[in-house]
Amino acid sequence: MAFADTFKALSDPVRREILMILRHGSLSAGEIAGQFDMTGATISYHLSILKKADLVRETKVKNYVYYGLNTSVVEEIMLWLSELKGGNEDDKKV
Amino acid sequence: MAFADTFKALSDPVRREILMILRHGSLSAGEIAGQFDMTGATISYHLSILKKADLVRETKVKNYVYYGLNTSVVEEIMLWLSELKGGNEDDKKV
DNA sequence: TCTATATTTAGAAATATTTCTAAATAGTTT
DNA sequence: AAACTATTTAGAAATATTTCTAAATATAGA
Repeated sequence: MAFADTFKALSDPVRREILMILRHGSLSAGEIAGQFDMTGATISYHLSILKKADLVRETKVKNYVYYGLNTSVVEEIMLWLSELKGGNEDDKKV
Repeated sequence: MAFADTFKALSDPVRREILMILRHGSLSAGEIAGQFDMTGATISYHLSILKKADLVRETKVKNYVYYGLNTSVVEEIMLWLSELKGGNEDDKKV
């Protein structure tokens, strides 16, 4: 989705934790939910937002849905942050 | 403030635009507000959130309040994003 | 001191987000 | 097909966010 959706998706601590958990490899929705003290429905909601932001990709296997990281979109955020830092005139004066 | 506050602060498009405007140098609250189709009160609210997140610093001169970028806190966010990217086991297999 | 300008704060309305429970959907296994 | 497991969707409640108007605060200048 859009750039702004990525920022929004990253603004929630639960979603950031989901992403960090997925660094170690893909997990099913249920396995992810097992790491939190929340209902599966709530985690499903967060996963849908991460999916819309293209931060995770899903793969269906049997009656499981596996979620894996997709960090390609993170580059854009880092670029934006670099511009923010690099573009500061005051910094250039140092 | 805290790490989470920085992400929250960056999640709003108006606040991101304020930061981008401030790249070119510090501006007074009124000058910043002038760039938006919103009341000064609303911009003041956004500035307070950026300030709490330590993304901007204020300097009072006469009856003006100048706001300037402070990007030191951006490093943390970039580090987190790097960990997200770097820690992906699937990437390492490539 | 009085008036004008700049900014913030308070309170309220509108909207968005997060979370839950219960029900619906989808695929599996017997 | 029926029963079971995994996940998502719907609807509602609680909370948070964004924006406004009006009032308050702070400083400057006449």
